[in-house]
Amino acid sequence: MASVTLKDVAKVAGVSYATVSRAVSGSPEISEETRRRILKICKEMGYTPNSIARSMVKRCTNILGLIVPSLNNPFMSELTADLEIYARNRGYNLMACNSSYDHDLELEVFSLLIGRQVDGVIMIPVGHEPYESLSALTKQVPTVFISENMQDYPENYVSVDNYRGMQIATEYLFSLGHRDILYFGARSDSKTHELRLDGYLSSCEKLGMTPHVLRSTYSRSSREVGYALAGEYFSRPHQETAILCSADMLAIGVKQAAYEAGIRIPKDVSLMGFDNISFSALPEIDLTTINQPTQQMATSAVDMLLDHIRDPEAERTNLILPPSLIERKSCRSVRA
Amino acid sequence: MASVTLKDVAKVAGVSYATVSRAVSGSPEISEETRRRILKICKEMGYTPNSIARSMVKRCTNILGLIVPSLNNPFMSELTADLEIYARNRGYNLMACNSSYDHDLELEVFSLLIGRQVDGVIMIPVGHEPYESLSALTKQVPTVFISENMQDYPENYVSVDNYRGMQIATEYLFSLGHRDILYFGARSDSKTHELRLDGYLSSCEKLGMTPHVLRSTYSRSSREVGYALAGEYFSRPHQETAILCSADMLAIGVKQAAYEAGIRIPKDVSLMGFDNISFSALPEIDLTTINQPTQQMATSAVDMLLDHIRDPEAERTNLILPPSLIERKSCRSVRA
DNA sequence: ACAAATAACGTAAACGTTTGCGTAAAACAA
DNA sequence: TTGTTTTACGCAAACGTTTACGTTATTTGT
Repeated sequence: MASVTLKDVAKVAGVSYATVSRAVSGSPEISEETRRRILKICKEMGYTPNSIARSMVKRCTNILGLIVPSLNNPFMSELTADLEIYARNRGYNLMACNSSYDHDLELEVFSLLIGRQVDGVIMIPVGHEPYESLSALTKQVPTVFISENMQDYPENYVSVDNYRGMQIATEYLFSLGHRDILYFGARSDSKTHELRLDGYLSSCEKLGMTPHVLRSTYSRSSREVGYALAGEYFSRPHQETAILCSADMLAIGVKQAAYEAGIRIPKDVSLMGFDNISFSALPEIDLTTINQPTQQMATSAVDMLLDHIRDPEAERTNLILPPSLIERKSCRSVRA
Repeated sequence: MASVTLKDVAKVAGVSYATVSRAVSGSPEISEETRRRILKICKEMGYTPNSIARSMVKRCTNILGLIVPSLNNPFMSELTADLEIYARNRGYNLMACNSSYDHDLELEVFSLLIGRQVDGVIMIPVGHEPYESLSALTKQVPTVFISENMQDYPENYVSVDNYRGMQIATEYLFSLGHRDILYFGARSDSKTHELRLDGYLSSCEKLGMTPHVLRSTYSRSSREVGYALAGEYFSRPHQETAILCSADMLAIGVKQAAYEAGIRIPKDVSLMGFDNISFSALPEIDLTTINQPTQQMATSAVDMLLDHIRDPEAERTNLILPPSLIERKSCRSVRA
């Protein structure tokens, strides 16, 4: 596994290894003739530049760290895929780490990535705890959040407009004739979910509806959480005609619980999600939801991060992308 | 962003930087007293070891490369998550790259990872092309495949027993009374899918059934592919009572097409998948399938790779894990 | 034709670690 | 005591690049 280095090539080519370096790195300080000759020798000898050594002297690794709560959630795995592909096209590799929805682990892998000398980190934060320890980390490396959780941080972030998204959802259900809408959400320690809830509440007020809110004690928006909480809900008396979930995965869990409780969707109750994961489009799920423009979020996050890396003094910019309604078959009109 | 180095710490502590190195790296050649003193100073100064520099001299990066066709497939994203978490617990970070089901890209990112000086790579190959260019790469870095595609390669691999898995599936459908089973699979240039098909064929022969095979021209086992191919199938006359798919995602696409064609599952036709992705457990999907022990595959792949890294001369070992039947509601008994 | 500018390449330092070797002091054995 | 081993540390080379600077040969300007 011993690899061939610049020196080996230089010896064969009969030049100094600085010249070889210039040949492979595309420096102008070299004649086209020798460049071609050296490049040919490189091919023959199977030379691959050692990016570790390069990182050493250039003081940048062209590696981006990614901290993501989970890859089991399709929203996040699709986002991760988009991030990786786009970053690679821009010359950066991604070092992805699962935080497993764990706050301490989140911080731990962050400093691990710093030790790895990543040029920047993209973080999808678990929630919003007192983050004094996080800001100590973000000070050490350019960071962008994909989330609205971090509004009180000086770092850039990109996100869908959660507040507006839930307004759109609420207004849509209202337009279908629903007047008793249950908001079904994850724990509120996250700004993201706070904004979604506020969007719902504001629309309720504007439209003259009484809000009904049911929230999980978990911050995790998983199918299991939705299933458990909805099972409890369905077992007790309830009069809401629609359930608005703060995440598609929650809605899918709700649907499962509804199914087992003999409640039909959308016949007995309408159901909405938020995220628009690909599975929501399945005819068996067919979930009306609010779309997050994941691809644009991914490219923008990378762009913003790279800008920040190139110019650390530049002002921070935030990007709030517009959500959109994806109308499917999980909601029915209850007009008289 | 200028970080504090060994020298900075050494200057403050009044020792040589070799001593500081020994303190932080846990060398025995140092007294407990000075170690504690230096470590305290490290904390105070916020010193983080530069792993790039360490990699430089130790000639290993503690980074593993991962090449995966797609993260949109839950089977692969769950596998990726398991790989990352387990690798990190063993002291390695993962650099994951999407090959996007593209053969050339697969090779391209492989050499990119080699340039990154990864200590090893885990690859979920797209298929099985004439891989003379791949073996040139695997010679340069320890590799393990998660797939049965690479049996003629000298590298280790870990996989579920695809052949046996499809036998189990076929026997199960037979036991329910099915005698006309359609095998619905991805393109055959992949050894994995060849083995699955062979498992089906062998069981057909053993049980005295005539095999019916329908194969996609795509190697990608996506919902879209299953949907398209099944749409075509349902639009023509057909008499099979069960459809056995080579992947859950295909089966989900088939289910969608069946739904739109007005064909009920399992009333009109039974449906089976292969993989046991988490979504198959949803009551709306409820797909009977063959389980792949992903977690064990992940840990074994990492273990095998690390063994290979520590002892490059060791003999290669392959690990074929047993599949198991997950019985759900997508198949019905057609006994008389 | 001669000075000045430029092009092409070599020299060597630097990036932040680890580690083999050397050495002085401390500990131990006799 | 003296000799030997051990402990704890410093010195300096090495890992494979990049790049500022120096130098020579060539080109350009007048």
